Amino acid sequence: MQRPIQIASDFEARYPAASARATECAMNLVLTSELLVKRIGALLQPLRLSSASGLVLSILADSESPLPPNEIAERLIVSRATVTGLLDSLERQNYIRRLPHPSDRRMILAKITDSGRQAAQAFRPLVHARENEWFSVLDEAEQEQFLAALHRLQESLRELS
Amino acid sequence: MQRPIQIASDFEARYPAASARATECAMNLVLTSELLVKRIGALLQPLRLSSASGLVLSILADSESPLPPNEIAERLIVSRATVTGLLDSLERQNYIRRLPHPSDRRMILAKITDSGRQAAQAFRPLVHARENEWFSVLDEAEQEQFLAALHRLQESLRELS
DNA sequence: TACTAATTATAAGGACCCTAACGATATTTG
DNA sequence: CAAATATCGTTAGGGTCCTTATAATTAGTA
Repeated sequence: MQRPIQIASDFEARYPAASARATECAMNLVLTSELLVKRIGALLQPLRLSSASGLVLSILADSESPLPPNEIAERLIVSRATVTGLLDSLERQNYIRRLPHPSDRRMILAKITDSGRQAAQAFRPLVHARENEWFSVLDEAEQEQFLAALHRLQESLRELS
Repeated sequence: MQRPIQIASDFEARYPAASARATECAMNLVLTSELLVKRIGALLQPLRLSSASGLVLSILADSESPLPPNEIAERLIVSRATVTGLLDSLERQNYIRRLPHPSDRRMILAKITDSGRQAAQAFRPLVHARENEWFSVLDEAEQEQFLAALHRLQESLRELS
């Protein structure tokens, strides 16, 4: 099928400022994430939702009030233009509606519909149960360490180049 | 800017088969990977390469012989159709050429050009040095643990649903 | 008040990635 | 040997995501 990514043995000789271990971490991090996203996408496929629009729907389902695209973009770390497209597809499926913002006429608010809430209630228990299964190969302490490592990497990656 | 992802406190009450920690791991894994991919993409931008086509070029630069799209798709875990598109754009930039396979006329071989090898030599030291910097927030032992966790997750994610 | 700057959502165009299907070629099977 | 099956790269169509540009509205300032 596919083995974990390995780095060539002469790697550090060729790239003196590099670390084979760091590069191996980077490639396997991305690889693992892609596997996970594909798995979640497969769970959402019966509902005609992508992993991105499923996440938007989850965010709206968890929010007590409708949210502006602005804020959704910030949470997903994608551009506002991307959120426009995601809301378009969710609106086409009647999972959300766009409402005018009461005080700022530049803005709209995305509000989940009953049908959207129903869809979220259909897939979220499945998805979260699977996540639990997948990560159960790590015990609690290992999960905490893994999470701590991810947090530190995020900080490191957010520092100005 | 953006904080690490947190899970609502009533999460496990709402989803009995779920684990807040596992879901938090999953979301932060994907988030961290996306940050990393964007960082690498920014490094490749001056060369008009995306992170995906940069990876294809690296694979071809490391291979002693030209490779069939088939095999590139397997290493990248993307479809063959995707590789066709990546090779198209690399060929447009004269970074690779398509050669007929000597024995199997269904296949082609992607061969890196001198110009492609030059491009790879331009960006790889930069990219790998940065990877080293980013991951230096973890010490050697932590990197090994992180890598081991990723390997186990990959296995777990590859098991049939 | 008028001007400028900032922020909003959206549109347009491009890259990546998928599935499904197609034609060509190889391989296996009867 | 002939026919069915499998595999190759590619194409077509759709979704996601990006950057850049645009129109509308708001906020800040002289």
